[in-house]
Amino acid sequence: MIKGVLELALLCILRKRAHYGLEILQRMNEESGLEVADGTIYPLLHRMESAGFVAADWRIEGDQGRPRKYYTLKPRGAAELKAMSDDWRDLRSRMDALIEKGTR
Amino acid sequence: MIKGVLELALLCILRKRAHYGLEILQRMNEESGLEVADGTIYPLLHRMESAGFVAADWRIEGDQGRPRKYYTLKPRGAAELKAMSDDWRDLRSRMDALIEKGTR
DNA sequence: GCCAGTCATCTTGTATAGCAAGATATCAAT
DNA sequence: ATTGATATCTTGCTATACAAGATGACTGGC
Repeated sequence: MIKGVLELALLCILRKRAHYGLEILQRMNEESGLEVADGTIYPLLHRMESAGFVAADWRIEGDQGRPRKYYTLKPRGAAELKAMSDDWRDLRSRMDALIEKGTR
Repeated sequence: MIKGVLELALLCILRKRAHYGLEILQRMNEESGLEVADGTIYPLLHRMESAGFVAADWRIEGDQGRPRKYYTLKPRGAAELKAMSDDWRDLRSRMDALIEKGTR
């Protein structure tokens, strides 16, 4: 609980372009405020790869001579992104109702 | 991650009046759509009690001759509710931004 | 060239949460 | 008396998040 927020954030980040591990970590911490550790992100990436949601390939990008492992969104990942977005919206409206409204 | 949604839902439910375990379970499933099992709710209640957020007392309420364990919100629980509500709103806006907006 | 520092990834161990399943107990109804 | 519904609790399993440490590769200063 709530299982899936990290996964959802990852899929969102990969939607526009490929990212490598530490880059994903930085964006999660800066944008989503999730305060993820690298000991969390790499196992997550491996799980998402095993599940067939993302694909990984080593690249040497731009000015960097150092190879980095880039992750891209696969079709199954895009479908999962849609499903998880819907789940998120559902949870969001329900939790908002619980928080904002006076409950029984 | 995201730890705290169940806790938040519980504190919200207890805000207006005392509830007993199964009642909390039913309201979570109906209203929050969280699909919680009773093997989840009782340990949760015990944790929240140990943490000093809620108090428990056995009561025979209304028409029922069967005693039920009622949980009430303690001051520390109310403070926690406020803190978790703020956290929730923060996470919500950040995740919405990630989902809705085109990200880098 | 060598060394230190940084970047980047991976692994191990620990703690905890959620859940299914089963145990227990009480009351109501037949 | 037996069944079924209500209500709580416990055990065992699995998965996840994290801290911490290990590893390797490149860069920059000397």
